[in-house]
Amino acid sequence: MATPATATDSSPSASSLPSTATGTAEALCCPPLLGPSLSDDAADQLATTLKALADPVRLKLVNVVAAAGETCACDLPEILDRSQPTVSHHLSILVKAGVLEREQRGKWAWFRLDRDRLTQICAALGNPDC
Amino acid sequence: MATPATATDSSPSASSLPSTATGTAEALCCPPLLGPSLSDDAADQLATTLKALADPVRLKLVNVVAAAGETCACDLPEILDRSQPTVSHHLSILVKAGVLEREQRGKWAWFRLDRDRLTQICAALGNPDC
DNA sequence: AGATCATTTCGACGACTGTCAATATGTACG
DNA sequence: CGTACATATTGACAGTCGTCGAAATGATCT
Repeated sequence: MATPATATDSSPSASSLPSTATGTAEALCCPPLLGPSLSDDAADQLATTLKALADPVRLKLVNVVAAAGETCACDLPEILDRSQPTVSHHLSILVKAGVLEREQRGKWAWFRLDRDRLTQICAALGNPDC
Repeated sequence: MATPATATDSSPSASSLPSTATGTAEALCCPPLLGPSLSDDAADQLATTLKALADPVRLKLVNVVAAAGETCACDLPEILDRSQPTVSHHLSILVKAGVLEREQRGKWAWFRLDRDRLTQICAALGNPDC
């Protein structure tokens, strides 16, 4: 490892900044979060994706849709106890993030989970189970 | 807020809500997101945790700390191009979320990644790799 | 075309978030 | 104890977010 050196001396930075990147590292699995250097753009993108999930209503949305396999939007306001426009708003965020897929059937809109996308996000988090 | 889903008509709900348990379902692995029913509390908690990660500055923070093994707070304002109070604020959010661990060494504060916590979050996302 | 119903978009509002300068707290050393 | 420096907290401000009612759009059936 770098040099923790319990000793408290002069500037500790010396050993912390660059190193480790390559050397040590017990073979990180995936690319992003735990990878070497996350670019500003990559960070923005990952943050945007995570923001799409980081809301209780949207998490329940994903959960309900996943549990049912597919769900008609018409049932969601009651299930989530939110107004219909609010539900529509959350749905559009999840679709934009690629987590849900929308399909029009007659006058109803149905939603399915994109499991691959969830897997991607998992991997981006540096999935330690690879 | 009338009461939808009751039907005098050919409401599509009929087949959507309960299902999955029904047939296919290739044995979901982990508990939370893709599990049966996410409680309101569970959703709030997961959302809180994800919110902690859903910010570009904090993602870079995690990335930098992970890459270095451990990092002195004193280096971070420069690396992240943010003021010292701002960095301190983000650090405290990550520590509160359990993603980073703080250790005082002399006058410096050092931060390490809690990889187990990240793994937990991954699993909560319904990690399809289990 | 007109009627009806599902969904989206618009407008507004309160709550929360990221940011920094200024100040406070804490830690070590003389 | 007092000084010096690292980090945390406070206060303020602009921007974003979640929410809903109202209105617009889209779809189907007569």
